[in-house]
Amino acid sequence: MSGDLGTLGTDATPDRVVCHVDMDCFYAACERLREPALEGQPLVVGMGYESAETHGAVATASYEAREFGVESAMAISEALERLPRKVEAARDPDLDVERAGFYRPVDLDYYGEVAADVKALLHDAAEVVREVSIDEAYLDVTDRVDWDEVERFARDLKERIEAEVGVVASVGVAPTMSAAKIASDYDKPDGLVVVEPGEVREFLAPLDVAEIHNVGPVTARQLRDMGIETAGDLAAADPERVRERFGERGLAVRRYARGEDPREVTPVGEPKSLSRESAFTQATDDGERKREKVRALAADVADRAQREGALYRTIGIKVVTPPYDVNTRAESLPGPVDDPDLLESTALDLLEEFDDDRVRKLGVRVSKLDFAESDQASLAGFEGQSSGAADGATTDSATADGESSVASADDDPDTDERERADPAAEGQRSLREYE
DNA sequence: TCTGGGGTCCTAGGACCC
DNA sequence: TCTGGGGTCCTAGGACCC
Repeated sequence: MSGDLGTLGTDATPDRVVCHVDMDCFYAACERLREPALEGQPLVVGMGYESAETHGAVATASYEAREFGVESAMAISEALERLPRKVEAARDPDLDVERAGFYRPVDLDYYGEVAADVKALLHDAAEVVREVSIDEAYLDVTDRVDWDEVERFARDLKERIEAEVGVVASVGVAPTMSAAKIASDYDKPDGLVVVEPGEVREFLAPLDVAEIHNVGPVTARQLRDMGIETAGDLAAADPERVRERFGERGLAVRRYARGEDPREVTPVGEPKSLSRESAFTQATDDGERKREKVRALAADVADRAQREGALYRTIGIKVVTPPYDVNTRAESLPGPVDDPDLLESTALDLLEEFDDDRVRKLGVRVSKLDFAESDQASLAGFEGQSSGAADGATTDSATADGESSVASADDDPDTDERERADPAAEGQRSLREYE
């Protein structure tokens, strides 16, 4: 236990005061906000689910619904077996209305509005906020709050969220992000747990390894096979043994288990990829239906990229075949573009390989994004004569030399733009293959 | 009954260059 | 013609998270 209090662990990062704020059953809470009659009722919010249908998956189940065995990510069809819909139970004499619940389809636009109100409060409460997802954020309040005041601070924050927005959050406070996250989960719902610097390892030790961030079902099982069941076991495990089996990622997870986490709370940066995917109600081998879906997804992605000002250099598809085999294919372009037609045709080309396959789900994705502020709309400018497209409303010949603006890198040290400094000749040559 | 949809990061192997 | 080594980029897949 000698190194226990050390802020001088392997990573000599000084302790921070980190809050993890996690909304309880957020989608369900939002539904109750606009439909108060759902309060206290078993409520399931389904993704890929439409009213009165049975496909899709559970996005959020209220605690009342969980009592019936409904869990997150469960198929709606299975959820319905455990918890029938209220309307059907009322009609069916064999069913008990008291043992039935309400089902609602996900409405992310609305949840986003509610989340924005919460996020505004968080930004008001802390200098540094990392928004991890729609219902979750880390706050670094080191410069604002001391350890002896932090419980009061967190309680005030919870009360403000509930009073001003109407949803309930659980908050965890700890000297690191990974410990704060576990703390927020520790006493859900409506939880408030503070773990002070000297207590982290002791706090984590009895927890199941699966509760550590980045330990999923696969890693948890492999750890158990090695006789490592708790965070304490992992903390004490021989690092060499962990590295052999799990690599660097394993070592990072072991450090989390020891209460060590060098990550600093920083705002999220630009996205690395944008994607859209959609499942067929039933697997299909109909080529035209597959192509139609890919066209729609590609148009969606192109649209979003445009709105967000993202140029993309890699275009990919995802094809899920029964039973649940995930296949991905991707192709990189010579330079970053914003070109919906090229996105569509590339995605369709990649799809050809799966012409004969039954497909249950398709996706389209762009990556190697470039948020250069240029308003160049496509490579059409330096594609030169090869494009006869007449819709070049946003492109003019001046973009030919605007090519250098495409090369303006953001702060990503990995993107080497020197090759892009070459004249367009090379890009033209390779781009022809895509026509 | 056939697990949704959006992401991130890591790894491994091949192509290619020096 | 063979051998050795380093580095980068690309694609594909997998684990994980919410």
